[in-house]
Amino acid sequence: MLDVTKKYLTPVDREKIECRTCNVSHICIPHALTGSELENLDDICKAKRRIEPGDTLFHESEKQTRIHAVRTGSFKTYVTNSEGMEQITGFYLPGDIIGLDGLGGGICQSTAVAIETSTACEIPEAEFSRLCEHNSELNNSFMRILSKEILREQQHMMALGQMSAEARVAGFIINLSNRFRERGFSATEFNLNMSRHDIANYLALAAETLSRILSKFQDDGHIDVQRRNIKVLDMDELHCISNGKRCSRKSS
Amino acid sequence: MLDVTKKYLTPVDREKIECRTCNVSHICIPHALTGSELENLDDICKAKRRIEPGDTLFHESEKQTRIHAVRTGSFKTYVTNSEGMEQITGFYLPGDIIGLDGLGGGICQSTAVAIETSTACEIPEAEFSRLCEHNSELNNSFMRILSKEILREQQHMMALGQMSAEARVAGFIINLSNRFRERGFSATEFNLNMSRHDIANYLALAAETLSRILSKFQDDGHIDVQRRNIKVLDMDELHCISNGKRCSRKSS
DNA sequence: GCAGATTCTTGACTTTTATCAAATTTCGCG
DNA sequence: CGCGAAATTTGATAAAAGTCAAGAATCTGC
Repeated sequence: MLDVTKKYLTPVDREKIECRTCNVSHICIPHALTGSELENLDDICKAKRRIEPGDTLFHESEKQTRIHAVRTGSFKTYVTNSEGMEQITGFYLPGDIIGLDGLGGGICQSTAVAIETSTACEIPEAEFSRLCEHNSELNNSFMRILSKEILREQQHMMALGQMSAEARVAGFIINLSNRFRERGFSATEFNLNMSRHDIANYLALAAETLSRILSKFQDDGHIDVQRRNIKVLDMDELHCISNGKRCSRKSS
Repeated sequence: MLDVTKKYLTPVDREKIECRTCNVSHICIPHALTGSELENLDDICKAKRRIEPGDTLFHESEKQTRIHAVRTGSFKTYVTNSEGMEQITGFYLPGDIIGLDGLGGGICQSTAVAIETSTACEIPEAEFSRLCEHNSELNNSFMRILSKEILREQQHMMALGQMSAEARVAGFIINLSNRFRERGFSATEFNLNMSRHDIANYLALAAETLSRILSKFQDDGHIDVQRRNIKVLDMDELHCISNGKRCSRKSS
């Protein structure tokens, strides 16, 4: 068992969480790497920090010199406007990369906060860049990660701009389900580790509206949600709702 | 004068639009380059196409092997969902880079359409990558472009998720104003080359709502809008509205 | 320069979702 | 285990923005 009182993991702990033995490496940066290249990445992957719920991994306006990869747990990122309003821009699971808005010497405009006790790998951007120069496969793979992040945000704009509240919630559940499956977890039963308030903010809904919609989905038999545990009972129906249709009209 | 009947520019036309002599190069990829490096970029910058209003620069689901830079004119990009609904994800002015969601061998999920008669520079990604390997300054600068695109999308999520219709419209005008200024044009009088429908879609509003808000801004004396020409009369007030305040309460 | 098509604006009304308020459940911690 | 705080749910009402419909302005091609 890891000692949860230590802020930084000891070498012994560190041993356990090398990319080589990481069970989300197929999703993360190293998925294009083999053998010695993987060791090179492990070498520059410096502090692998433990972060408690509510603590920030990095904060807005910090100059970012590192790329962060979620190792365990989960994070949310948000941006704030001049009025202090927050918009959550994403939830990040193991294997996801955070902080891509501060690359190339820019100032990161977003803040990343741990949702649960989590660990993150920190990769210095400069050293990573050098590694990329000598490995076009790695470079390509990183470009893919970047472009996927842009794509993800575009899809979310579509959700916020064109989809109804119900469709957004259904889409959110489907998205999480898919991401848990990719990571080897159940696609039909999982935990919404984030608060209702955070989910609502991410989906640009009032928390009350989200709550009502989850209750409705439960009443209609599409899901079974107990606090933060959710069971998907009818994935097809969720897809229909997410697409703006109402396939089997169980309720008015 | 350019011959507008030709789809592809002739070598003579091409001469005129090298990065070296391009008046938006300070915003675009070459801003980190000098002398011979600029020539290298010009060498790989292949087809510099002329595109008529409504024509696509690239289409969703195409495998992207090129990076596109707006040279003249303007473009919109949009994504579609399974129901065929469209969400415009951005408007791109000269010097802006389009198609970053298809990097690293991915399939581009967005479509780019010319808003007016435009020209675009096409840079093969593979060759550009090689150039980056030998020029970390260029690589860094490209990373900055990518991270700025992610940032831009995050800001737009904030707008869609947290800001009122009026605040979004005010923010949109301010954003365009800033971008025109960066390009050496007037920040207070410019053309909204895109249709009201497109602006409304981008801002996730009904076209009628946008129209009403523009009329209100005009009645309140913040702007003077005649069809697609807009004059900003009170930029401070627009900033206030965009920030969700109402500084000088000219109307109810 | 005019007819038809398109785009934009305005008005009346509706719908969706937010807000406010209160009740209920759950959680953290002694 | 039980108390207080926090999170969530539910209900009633309000506000913001959407929809439908019609009219005005502008563009396009002949």
